Amino acid sequence: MKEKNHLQIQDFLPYLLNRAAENTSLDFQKTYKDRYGMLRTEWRVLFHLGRYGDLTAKQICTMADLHKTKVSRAVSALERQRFLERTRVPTDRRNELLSLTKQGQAAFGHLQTEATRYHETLVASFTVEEQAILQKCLKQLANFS
Amino acid sequence: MKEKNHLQIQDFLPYLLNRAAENTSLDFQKTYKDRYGMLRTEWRVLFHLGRYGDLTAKQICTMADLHKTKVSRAVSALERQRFLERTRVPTDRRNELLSLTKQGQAAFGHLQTEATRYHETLVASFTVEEQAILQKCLKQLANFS
DNA sequence: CATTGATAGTTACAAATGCAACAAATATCG
DNA sequence: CGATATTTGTTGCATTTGTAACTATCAATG
Repeated sequence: MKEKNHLQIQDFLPYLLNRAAENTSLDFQKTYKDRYGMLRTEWRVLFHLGRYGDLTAKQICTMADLHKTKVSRAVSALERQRFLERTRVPTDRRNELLSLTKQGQAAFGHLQTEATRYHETLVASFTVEEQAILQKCLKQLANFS
Repeated sequence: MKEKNHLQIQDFLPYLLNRAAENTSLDFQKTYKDRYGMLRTEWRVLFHLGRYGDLTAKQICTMADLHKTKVSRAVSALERQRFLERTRVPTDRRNELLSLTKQGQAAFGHLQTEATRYHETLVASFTVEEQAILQKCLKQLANFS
């Protein structure tokens, strides 16, 4: 005679996360799509290179949690648009080191500013403590399982 | 001579949300994909019908924040697999009311239980207060802009 | 009621993605 | 060394998605 205490499904975390992710990502996309013709994955690769310096595709896969196919295609697109260049690593010629061009660095600089601004509007109504908890929880969920 | 105080890009909210959403969704997908052959959108449509009773496609679009083509295709797939049925509304024959079949209700019942269990494992390491703040923030971000 | 406009839902085509197979370089181990 | 296995990255094909155009029904206006 036990009533199961079910989660209200509209509170289901993966569902909420998806909605929040899609909503904010589509919104921010306006910032880079029209001006730089980038896709979401490309912007993600770009900002890893801007933030962490030269990396191999494999390193980006690991850090950004992206499949190597996605990274491969994003790198090709960014290269075609002259946002980055590749150089083979002589000591292990399977790797190629990816570096932003001047143009790529300029785009990164601009988008970093815009991202900062956008992030701040997103969290504007949250307290500092709430922001910290949100960050903590999301980072844990991003690495869960 | 002003140093801009840039956000650390790995803290950028849309990025964190995407990673957390993808990670948890792919994880939970194991629960419905193999057993019921559903895709993510189909599961989402199913649980809206299970939770809120009969709805039109349009209502699901609004409530779940899904594009009508996605809903249309998910409904077709769910119908093909006999999880739901459609009936034209006589007073306005543009609408069709979607209702779960017995089989659809059974799947919903099962998946609701699994979702509850999975949700609990996700938040197991968070305090009750943290859970509440996370919910509040995510709901706001899901409706932002 | 006839024209025009709006709404619910579908479909066709292009773009993006996931998966598996692949090539090339290196590592391992007899 | 030489055979086999592993790693890095790309490509082909099937699936999924997004966009826009479409059909069918209903509403509004003259």
